[in-house]
Amino acid sequence: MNSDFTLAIHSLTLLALQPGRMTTSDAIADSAGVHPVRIRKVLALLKKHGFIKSKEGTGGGFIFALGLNEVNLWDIYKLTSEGAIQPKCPDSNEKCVVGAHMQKVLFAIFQGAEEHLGEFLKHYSIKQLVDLIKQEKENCE
Amino acid sequence: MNSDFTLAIHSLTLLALQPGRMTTSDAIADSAGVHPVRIRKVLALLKKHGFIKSKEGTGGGFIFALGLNEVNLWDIYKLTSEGAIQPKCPDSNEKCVVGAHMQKVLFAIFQGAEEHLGEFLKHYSIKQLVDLIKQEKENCE
DNA sequence: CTATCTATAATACTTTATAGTACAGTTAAC
DNA sequence: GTTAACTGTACTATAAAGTATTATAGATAG
Repeated sequence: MNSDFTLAIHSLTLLALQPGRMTTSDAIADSAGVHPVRIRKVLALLKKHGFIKSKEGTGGGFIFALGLNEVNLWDIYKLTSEGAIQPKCPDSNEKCVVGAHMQKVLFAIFQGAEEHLGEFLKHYSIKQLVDLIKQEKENCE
Repeated sequence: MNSDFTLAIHSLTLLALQPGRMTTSDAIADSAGVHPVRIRKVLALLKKHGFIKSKEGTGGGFIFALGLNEVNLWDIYKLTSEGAIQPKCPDSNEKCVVGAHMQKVLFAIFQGAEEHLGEFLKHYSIKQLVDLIKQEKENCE
């Protein structure tokens, strides 16, 4: 899966740890190890869907718009990566029974698979991620 | 997901429809719409893991080595695409709490997610794919 | 009115996926 | 035993996708 998902989760988790105050795209980019412009694209997407708010100008930045329990991994997956588990299908030979129908059959199966995946990802909220990160940190000390 | 999965499934389904006789890589490549060399790489993988057998020389080709119910989508996913649903993680900043631990946390979650996906994919055998293809064909007539 | 931010378009670069070429090895049939 | 039809695989070339970078415009606080 592409890294936009990771960057979105990373951003949200970071914002979750800075409640009530603005965090700049530069700070997030630095933490995530990518270019600020890249993270802003991801942040723009999160903003567009109401997960975060932003403010321009001095003292501006990004901040969580919802409760930490109101956002889960499935929400973000849908936003950044929907369809990502669909196996790529080269344009196959329409004259062949298999070639003509394989794409449609696999597509239907993997739509089901993605929904199934969704049920799993829904169990992880940003709140839980924050807890897991903290737990992981403790294990390292 | 990469198209090796699709090519492998495509190949197996085609072989399933040619029981008891050899099918050449050229025929499979033609049906799948890719270069014969490419399909041979996929077929080599399937052979290595005992799903198909091959024979060189005139009249040679590939043939199913197992029962059609003994192979399912999860088997092939593991072979061609294991880890594919793991979101890519850029090397993040180790000095930041989030950066330092996000990768490990997400990796663990998506390992669980992939197992969960496996439970779903296990329900589809090559036999069932053949049936679905036939059904799809009938719907088009 | 300047420094600090977001927003976004456009371009360059890097990595990955795929196609294609070339050639060696195997086998059946003539 | 030579030829045509195959598999097997290393290597190179091309296309596509992902990512970084530059440039520039607009907003806001002090």
